[in-house]
Amino acid sequence: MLTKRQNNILKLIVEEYIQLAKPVGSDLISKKINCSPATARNEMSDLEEIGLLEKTHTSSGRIPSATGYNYYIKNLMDRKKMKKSDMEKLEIIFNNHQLALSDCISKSLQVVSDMTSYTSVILGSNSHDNLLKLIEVVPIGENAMTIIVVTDKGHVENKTIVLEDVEIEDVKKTVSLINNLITGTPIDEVSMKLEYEVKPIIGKYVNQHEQIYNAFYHVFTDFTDNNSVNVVGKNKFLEQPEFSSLEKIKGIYNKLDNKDILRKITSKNNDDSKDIEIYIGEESQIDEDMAVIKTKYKTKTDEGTIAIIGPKRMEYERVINLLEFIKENIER
Amino acid sequence: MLTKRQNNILKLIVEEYIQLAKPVGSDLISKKINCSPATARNEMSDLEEIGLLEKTHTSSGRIPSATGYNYYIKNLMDRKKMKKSDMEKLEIIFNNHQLALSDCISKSLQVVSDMTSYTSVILGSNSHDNLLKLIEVVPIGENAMTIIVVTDKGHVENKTIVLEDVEIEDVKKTVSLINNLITGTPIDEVSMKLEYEVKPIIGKYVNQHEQIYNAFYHVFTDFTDNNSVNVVGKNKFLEQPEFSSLEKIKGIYNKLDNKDILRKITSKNNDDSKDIEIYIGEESQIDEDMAVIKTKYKTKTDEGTIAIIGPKRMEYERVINLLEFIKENIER
DNA sequence: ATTAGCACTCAGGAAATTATAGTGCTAGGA
DNA sequence: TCCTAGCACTATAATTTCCTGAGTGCTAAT
Repeated sequence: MLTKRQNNILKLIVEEYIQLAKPVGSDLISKKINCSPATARNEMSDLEEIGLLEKTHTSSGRIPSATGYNYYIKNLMDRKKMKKSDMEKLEIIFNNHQLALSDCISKSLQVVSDMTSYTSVILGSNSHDNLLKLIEVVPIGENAMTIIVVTDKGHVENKTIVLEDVEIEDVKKTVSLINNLITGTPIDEVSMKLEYEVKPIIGKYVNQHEQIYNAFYHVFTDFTDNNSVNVVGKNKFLEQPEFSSLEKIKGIYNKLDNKDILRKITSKNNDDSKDIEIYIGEESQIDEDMAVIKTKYKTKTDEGTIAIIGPKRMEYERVINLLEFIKENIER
Repeated sequence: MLTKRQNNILKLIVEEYIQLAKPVGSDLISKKINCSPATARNEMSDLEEIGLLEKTHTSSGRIPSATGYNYYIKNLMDRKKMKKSDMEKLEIIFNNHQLALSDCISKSLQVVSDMTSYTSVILGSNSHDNLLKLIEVVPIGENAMTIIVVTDKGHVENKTIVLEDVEIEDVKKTVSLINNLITGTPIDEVSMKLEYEVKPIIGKYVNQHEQIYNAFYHVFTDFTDNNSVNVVGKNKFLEQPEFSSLEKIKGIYNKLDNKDILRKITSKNNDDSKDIEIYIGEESQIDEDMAVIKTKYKTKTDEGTIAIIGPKRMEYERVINLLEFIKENIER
């Protein structure tokens, strides 16, 4: 249990460091809190021992450790109202009723990225939660046709394929069979059902069923591992002073560019009970100097995750406010 | 007109520099060409005067200038056959007949990016070349519906909208009116036609036509400025030694991340007569140290541009071979 | 418990040093 | 006239040295 003064000092250090990105020394503390530098040093040294603070080198000031940030967020951060300007910018988007939901989400996170200089990620609902609603085929030119797949959440995937020597009528027959037989199946199970429930039947009714079946099969396998990941402001982090080494930059870009990794990072849900989840440092799975704040949203028609990725030294209060605000507005 | 020896020296310098990224000095040349270092120096100094070579500082070796690269490509580069390994890797993709064309393209450029460490860009056909083929509406849940737009090239765009207090029947009527009235219109003209040819008519037949009209109008305006730009291997350039300054990196990322800029860069077609176009240095419009090699492809059903973006010091021969190979294979 | 005082540490920047990989130019030789 | 040996010169890049400033930890006194 920390003393009142220790709490004050920790809070001070976190907030100071978030703003200026420079280790905080005893002098500054002695001025802000009413005490001598020596006392401040003693307290800091204690806080370091508990693991809430760190030094960058033996004679440097202190910076918060990952645990320090977590403690701060849980116990010290005051949840003021949102900045007016933040709120106003987002409200413009949400008040525009002509925007589709997905546009609202991406536009609002675009705005957040611009305001904060952090990166945003939008992760669509995963393929298990999407049920096949409808497929459709549109002939394009000679032997080509576009296959369109729609899920109950309104996600659409399409693929143009070329089938030589196949009657379009046969394809249409296949489509209507699929629509009749397996509508409502979770997308990630469709290829299985296709094999066991559809293949035997089209074998009877459709000519060239081998070719046609294969084409559809491929469309669905592609769709499965393709749930949408949308990254906004991918290079915002370059603005932050802590990312000046080329090695670090490479590492981070590689993670942010890899949809699989990003999906893993944002989708893993350790604690379903919480609205907002925060992963700091190593826990972010990106870089020891980064942090991830994320939340799930759920509407009548869709669900997904939105996340903000920034330096460990993030404006937590602000970002949390922003995310909560967006979540609320989406869900309405 | 350059002498034989000058040509040899220029070629040597370009190829050496492409490989090692280090200015080439007279010693190396004197060894490879049969002459003394002093002669090499004289020749280099002449080549510099013509503008084919440059120095990085007063006492450095020489590097090719943008004009130097251009001269090299036009006159000196020998067009050997493709590297076997390059060809084999691509053939695996093109021989897989189950892949849709668009997948072939993106997969093959993915492979190229991986092999060469350059960035690839795929630019879809522009909205003027796409004609409206079909629109379709799929109801999703309560008041939501997904509108799907298909073009004659097989491009599909979709948007989920929410319309309160609107009968789905009215929406369907609107859809079939649009399909009857303006199918075949270039996508970038659809919103106009929508206004002048469709709006007056749905006004008569459809309830709540204001709302419905607005929704469709927005779908199409979004679609218009949305012709697909696909970037592969965006951070490959970090591998190159010439991009180690943070400022440069930021600048390049900003361009590569901005679809509008990228579209401008890759779509501008100075010279329609040529198959392959090359823009080096400033001309690349990205960075003075970068170059762009691009080509258009055209199939029965679709067309677009593929481009490779890399350092000025690119393996031109290899990349040209790769692009030509891909282009040919796409067009078949 | 707090604090003044002091010795100590380390990062970071400036200046000095050296090594090295090149150049340009001159003058002599084929 | 073309080539080349030789030499003085130059700029970078790497290494070292030195210095400063911002900070610490510890001890002893309040």
